[in-house]
Amino acid sequence: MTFMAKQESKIPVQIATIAEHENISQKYLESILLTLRKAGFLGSKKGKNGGYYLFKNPEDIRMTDVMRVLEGPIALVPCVSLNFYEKCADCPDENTCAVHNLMLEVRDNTLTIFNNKSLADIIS
Amino acid sequence: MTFMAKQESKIPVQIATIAEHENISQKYLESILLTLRKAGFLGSKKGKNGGYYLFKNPEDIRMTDVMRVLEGPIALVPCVSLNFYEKCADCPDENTCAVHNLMLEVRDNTLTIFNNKSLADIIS
DNA sequence: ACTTTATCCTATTAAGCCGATAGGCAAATA
DNA sequence: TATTTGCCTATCGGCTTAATAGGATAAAGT
Repeated sequence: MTFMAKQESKIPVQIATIAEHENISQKYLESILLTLRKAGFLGSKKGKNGGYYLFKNPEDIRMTDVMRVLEGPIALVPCVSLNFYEKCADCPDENTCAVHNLMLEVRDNTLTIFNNKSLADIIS
Repeated sequence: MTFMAKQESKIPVQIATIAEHENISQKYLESILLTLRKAGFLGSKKGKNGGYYLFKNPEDIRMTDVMRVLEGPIALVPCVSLNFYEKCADCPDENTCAVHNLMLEVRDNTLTIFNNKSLADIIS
């Protein structure tokens, strides 16, 4: 995504081009780009001169959203995750769990950082 | 560790006791306690009336250190980890990597939180 | 000394996750 | 209609880690 954000124009960039510049296997990159497209970050064009392009401006893409799609939960443990919440198997009460609040604090802090960074921010 | 920190006296607590209170398999708990002892957090006593006890006062146990031992790296990616550093396979230069700095910021922030919390803090 | 109680230790299993790959399909362009 | 390029599903292999098993070792009490 940083590669596409650095492009001047919005014409599609081919998988092969990105793969070469970023030192990634073309096939693996393909699966990543597919994920990003299904998540709504990228548009694609098939056939000759096809490729991928950013849907929104880099300034409007929050790193929080990118992280969730590519890296999964931002929380360190599922029981404090907003989007991937899972109750701890044998925890009787989250409110009295000593670790829970600590993890909440870390999550909120990380979230603040990611929310305040756009794709445009990190490539500059 | 929170269980032991809550004890009034420093007499050893048996694995079976903790396992029961915390809803963990005794055998699995055993392996965790062993890890904590080898890491220098816990002392142990064998034989009748044996068990585990905290080496230091809960106020003197930083969560950073506990986390590293139990959860591994605090950094979200190895290339910004202080204690478990690993260079990204195909990254030509960390200084120009857009993600690197962002991850550094998150790591420092998380680290600050963990450094400022002791075991005593989180059980209160 | 012996028995009981408890930790110590190594090895192993089982499951889930994820990077990575393979191979064919579908659509757009010229 | 041939070529180019993304679309899609399935799968493999390695790694990690929760969890278990079984016996060795040491301390305490009698």
